Amino acid sequence: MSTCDPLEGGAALTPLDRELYRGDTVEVARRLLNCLLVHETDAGTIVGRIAETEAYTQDDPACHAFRGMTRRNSPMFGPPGHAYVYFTYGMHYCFNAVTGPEGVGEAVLIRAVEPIEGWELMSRHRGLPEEEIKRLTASLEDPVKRVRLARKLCGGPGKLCQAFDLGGAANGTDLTCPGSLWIGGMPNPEAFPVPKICSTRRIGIRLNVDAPWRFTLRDDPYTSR
DNA sequence: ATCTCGATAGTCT
DNA sequence: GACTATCGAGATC
Repeated sequence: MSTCDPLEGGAALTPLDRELYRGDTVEVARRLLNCLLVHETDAGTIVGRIAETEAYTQDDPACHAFRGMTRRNSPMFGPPGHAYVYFTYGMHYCFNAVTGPEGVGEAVLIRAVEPIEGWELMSRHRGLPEEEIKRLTASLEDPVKRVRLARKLCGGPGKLCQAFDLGGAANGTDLTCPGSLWIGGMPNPEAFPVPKICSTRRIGIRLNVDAPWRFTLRDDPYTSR
């Protein structure tokens, strides 16, 4: 079990306010931990608790926006609170939340989530055989099996995009509007103890490798790598 | 558990 | 033409 059940109490979940995204990008990356990523699709709703983030600021050589605006990175320069979904390595998508004021090219990469709702749908999107899906989703009571499947489904930026069915079509989505793709805060943040936030070096980059702008929660197993 | 390696295509130089 | 904010399979320990 996670340290706190984000959906406990069934309180209405509402999107985070755009003003939150407008703030300091490193601060937003910390703030997005434990928030809920929601994708309402025709086939059903998918929800994940954000377990791992990375901050990319405009003055950072590892940031796509470091050399200015291009057609690809233009969403980063748009208003905060929108999605920046890009394609990389010829096969993967990565999902970011645009941060900072309009005109500043910054974003937070979502690297891993803990599946909360829509396990079956995620498994299907990830290409697991139907029989295996039945077997695995039937044994989620077992904490070990639960974590194992969680990391298989959403334990990495490319994996979670596939599980959530996020591709080019999701690029530019306003994350503050419920109905399709959005990020919700904890129904009642004050009711839960906030675990300690850990910061480490970011993963999979070559430039500015020493900046400690990858964030996780202490003792949270639902992370990548 | 930890590693190497290949696949694959959009973007920028 | 070179590079990538990656993943999974297969090898090896």
